Amino acid sequence: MRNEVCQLLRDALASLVEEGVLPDSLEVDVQVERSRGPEHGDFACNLAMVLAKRAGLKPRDLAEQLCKALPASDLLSRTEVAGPGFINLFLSPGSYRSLPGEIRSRGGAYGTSDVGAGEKVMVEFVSANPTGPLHVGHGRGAAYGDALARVLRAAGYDAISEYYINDAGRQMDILALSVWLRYLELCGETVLFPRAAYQGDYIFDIAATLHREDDDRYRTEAQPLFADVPEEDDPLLDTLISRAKTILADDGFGRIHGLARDTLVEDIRSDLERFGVSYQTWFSEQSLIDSEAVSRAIDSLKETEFLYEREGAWWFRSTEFGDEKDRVVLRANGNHTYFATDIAYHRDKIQRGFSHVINIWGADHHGYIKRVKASMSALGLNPDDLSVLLVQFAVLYRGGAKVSMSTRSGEFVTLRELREEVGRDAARFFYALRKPDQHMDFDLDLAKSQSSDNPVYYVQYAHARICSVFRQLAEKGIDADLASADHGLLTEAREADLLQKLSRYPEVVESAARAYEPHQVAYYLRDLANDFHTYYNAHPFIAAEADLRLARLSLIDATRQVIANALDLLGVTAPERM
RNA sequence: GCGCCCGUAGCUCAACCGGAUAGAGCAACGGCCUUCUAAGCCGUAGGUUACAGGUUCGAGUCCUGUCGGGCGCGCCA
Repeated sequence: MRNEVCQLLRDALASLVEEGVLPDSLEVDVQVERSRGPEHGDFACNLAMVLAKRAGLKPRDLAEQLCKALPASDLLSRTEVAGPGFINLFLSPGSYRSLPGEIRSRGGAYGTSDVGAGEKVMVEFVSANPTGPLHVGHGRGAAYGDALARVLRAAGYDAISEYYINDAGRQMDILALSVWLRYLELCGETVLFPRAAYQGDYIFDIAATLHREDDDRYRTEAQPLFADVPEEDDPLLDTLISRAKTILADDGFGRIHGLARDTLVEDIRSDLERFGVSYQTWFSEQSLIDSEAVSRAIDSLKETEFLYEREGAWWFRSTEFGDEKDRVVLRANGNHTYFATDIAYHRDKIQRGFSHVINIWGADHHGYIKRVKASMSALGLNPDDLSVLLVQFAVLYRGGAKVSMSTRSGEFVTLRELREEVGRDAARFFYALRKPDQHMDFDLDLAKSQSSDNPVYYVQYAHARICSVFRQLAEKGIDADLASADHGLLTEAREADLLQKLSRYPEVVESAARAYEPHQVAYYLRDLANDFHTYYNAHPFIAAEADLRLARLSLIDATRQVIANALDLLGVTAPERM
């Protein structure tokens, strides 16, 4: 609807140019927005104010001319110039007459568009180390990333979701070591389990699996293993890891490493699945090393002037691109850094043909944005093809008190616990209700309250109520051929409000996609549900006279469809009864 | 110290690439169920958009500074 109005104004603009009123070199983005209140019409346009100076005309005069130049259309009933030079446009009364029918015929596709023109984009999110269960911090990134990917698809982008598995490096070695030590305990060895190793119960589970499947194959005597080990956490772990690799050889260590990795990745995958989040691709960091993509990327950088050797290490000259300092890519000990795989990873993403790549990172990673973009520039890629969107931390509140969390102490609320405590729909809707760059307070008591206080039920209830009306209808044996409804009978103010709201839905999806802001959909849903509940309380559907009943049923059926479509974009279910 | 994000009603948050009178929910107060689900509806009250300047027809939104909060500043991942 907005696009059609916008086109009328573009036509008006063009004809003024033709008449010589305006110069023809004007580059201008015609903006039409929904008016705030009905006194300002249905749409408002600020074009005259934007162009006034360049046109050498007073804004109001230019607005008058634009109005006169509007092509004839039965879409508009009238226009007016208001305030400093706004053009207010009033739709003709019947302009929404065909809307419920259109929504019904398009069904789940209503609201989708092709503004994305099939552009290939990737949304990468969560990407937590597979060293333990996901916690609520990951939940926010998961809810945001998944909703964003869905919104982008709805807006016509070819968007895929990807999880980057950080399955290389020291943390994974520590994980494998932790499993092996627990396994040795199961074999009957007396183990001095390091406090800096992974303490979680899931380590026991993996160790038990290993013992069940492979018996004592990886058993060794604990005594020599722990002989003369350092006391400090990090040297202790490194010593044990190195001894483990020697004792177990590549095969054995690789078996344990792989088992731990696969178990945890599968755990994360099913956890996210139950959160309504699924990925097209799971991309392994280790695969970048195995395929030599990492060494190739480093070689490419060596061919530029942006890589240099100092003190035995290879540094990337990221200061050339505005970073605070240069960054190590290859360490003196020959190992590459996490940054090195990141360079290869982002190059790989672009090489896979994505015209735009979106990373959703926790806010604590913001310091890495510059260096990753710098590496893209150095490799001849366009850093603007990458958007890094930061998700701020959520602070949990329970019983009015902050829930303290720290990964180090293992004291954190897992995503699974959150889902079990508040439910998937409530958790996802709560996350969706906040824009990501905003600090967030997550009130667990509110999220799990089965009451009117809880916004997710408010919206779902609207959907269930409509379904209930149609169940009543069937029970009463009333036939309702919605396709033959005459929507001209919908003359009540609340019906006009509802129709207008339904017509806005495609604009909301488009706007949410452009701005990477799925929360716009959540706020829209609340507005739409409010309009419906108000309507429900004010006017009877079934009890109305037959023709009017048909029109009203058609309207609420369309409402039901739009609620379902919008909830789906947020990964929230639309229940038929509550 | 330097860098990034943020500061809007008592609380939690919106405000469409700068637009007209800054909006919701919760909490508070007052109404609405013999009728399609009261997990609902209607109304009242609540603001110097942290503060001070600047840019312009117009600033919560852009720029500068101050104050306050979060995060980051490893040859960690």
